[in-house]
Amino acid sequence: MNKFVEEIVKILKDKISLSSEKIEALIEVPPEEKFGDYAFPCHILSKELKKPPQEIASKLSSELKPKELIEQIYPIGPYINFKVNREKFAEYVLQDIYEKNLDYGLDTQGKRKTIVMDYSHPNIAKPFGIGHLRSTVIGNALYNIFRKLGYEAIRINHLGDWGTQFGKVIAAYKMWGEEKELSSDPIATLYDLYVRFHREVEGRPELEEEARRWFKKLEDGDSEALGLWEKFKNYSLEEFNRIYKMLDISFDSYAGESFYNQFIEKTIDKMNKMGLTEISQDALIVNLEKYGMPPCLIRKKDEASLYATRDICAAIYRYETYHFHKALYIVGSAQKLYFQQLFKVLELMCYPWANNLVHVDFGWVKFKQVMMSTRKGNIVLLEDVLNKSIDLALKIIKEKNPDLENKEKVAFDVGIGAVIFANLFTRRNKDIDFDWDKVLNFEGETGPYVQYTHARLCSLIRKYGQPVENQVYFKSLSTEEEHRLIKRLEDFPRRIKSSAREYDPALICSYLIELASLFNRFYQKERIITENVESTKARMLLVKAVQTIIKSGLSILGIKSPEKM
RNA sequence: GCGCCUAUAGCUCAAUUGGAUAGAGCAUCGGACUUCGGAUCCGAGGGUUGAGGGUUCAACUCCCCCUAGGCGCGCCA
Repeated sequence: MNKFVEEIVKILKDKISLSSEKIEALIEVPPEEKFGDYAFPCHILSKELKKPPQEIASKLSSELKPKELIEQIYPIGPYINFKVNREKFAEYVLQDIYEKNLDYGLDTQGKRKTIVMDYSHPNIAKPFGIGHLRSTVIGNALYNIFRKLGYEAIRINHLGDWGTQFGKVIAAYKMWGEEKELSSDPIATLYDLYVRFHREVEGRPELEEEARRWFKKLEDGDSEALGLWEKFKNYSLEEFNRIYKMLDISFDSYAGESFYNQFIEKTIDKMNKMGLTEISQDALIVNLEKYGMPPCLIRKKDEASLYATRDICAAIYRYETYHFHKALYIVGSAQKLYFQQLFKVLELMCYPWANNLVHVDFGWVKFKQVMMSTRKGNIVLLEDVLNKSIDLALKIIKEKNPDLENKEKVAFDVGIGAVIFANLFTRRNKDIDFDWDKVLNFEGETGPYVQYTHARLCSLIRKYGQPVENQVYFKSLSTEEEHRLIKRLEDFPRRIKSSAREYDPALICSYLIELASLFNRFYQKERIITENVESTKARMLLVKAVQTIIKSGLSILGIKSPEKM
């Protein structure tokens, strides 16, 4: 709570029969500037006082006295509106940002709390598609957000490196694969094999059996199977790391599915002893009918393990290793039911922390033309998307800023930033329409727009050519545009918290668009560097603050902030 | 068949989680000071918030019922 809201609470407290906390929670920021800076809605008082809220608002307003931070108090309809002293407000906010710099918005709410995050999790032997990008960038942004709030965060890349699919790939490789081809272009070769398998299995159902046998061999530690698997895995990791490097994303642990094999027997034993399991149609299951869910399969009739089995082990291992306060699974919403089952099973196993598991689900990435399904073989490769975006950025730079020195590097940052921003911009529960025209449009509500604004701010700072000071004449920063900008700056820490609460980086995206657009409007209307020394100094402090917050916000999203572009 | 999610301007999305006159971008049309970056800014048109009912001071938001689309529902992950 800032000290302006604090003062409003103080002013209201004597006149209203509500606790300070309640009053604070009710205070809101009006939707439009002309209503004021803060407002208190009087609706809830009307029952108690038996009067219409409008009347209460107007009566109370006349009784309340402005103080030093709050200059005006007046009613509009059922609201009591407050206007802050703009000079004091500007000083309060800008000093704070000046001092804290990129640490503005740091918080201690997560102190000594660990949050474990499972995201990205690409499948070995399959290309890194655009579908995995969403999990990857949401996870990365949430990691930054929680770190900012003081949490200890652990990034886990739960590689899809185990399962029947490897039976398929091995079987296919044994039938049609060649070492030479594999070593020259590993992922594409493996992927082709995978696709071919699915094509041929339609006419030859016995292949399915063959694949199952290979997976069983793998689980039993057969050396040939294991050797192939390891080879495939290493090749795949090389490719993934190339992508992670482009995105500048890293992980604390790459413990994939295969890692948890060692715990499977013990875990299943425990479940059996607790009486949770039963045999049904030759498979081992946990019956969840009581909870309105289909059963959770633990072991197949051929004794091979399943995804759920390994995930149960993983959750237990993670708790024992990290003692997490929360564990997030950043996985598409197609798996919603699955995670409900998983969490329920863990709850039935009497782990109290089962309540702290969260499925952070997100919508599909849909394509206008081609639907992507790794089984059928249509897929948009993330690397292609990134490269295409970088190329376009380079083209635009050559047109607009031919003298820029390190064009390639900047084009890289802008191109990647555009893709990340576009992926994060839509609220995560919604599907995204993947549309090349949109992704490659760098105008309007896009990453490059925010980056451009940042570059413009940096350019001003360069032009100014002297250090920005924090002792300025704050009263000169009280025009409508300046005040709105400063209010938006002050909102940054709150946005980070909301974003964490909702596990959604999209809130930071729209915040940055709002901030950048407010600044651009101000920039267009007012000249910043002028003959007037006092005004220039004050405005440069504002410029510096906006630049700092944009940079900080972009970095939370995992996007670079070039100083020129 | 059952369950979950989604539906807001021509298109893509917002809306402080039940609050003040539902806002942006793209696209379209019309504009912007011979100095700070035009990837910018200003203006215009464009809406029965899928349809219908209900709850209350107040509904895009909550409840019910339809309609359309997506996803999921036993040996994939």
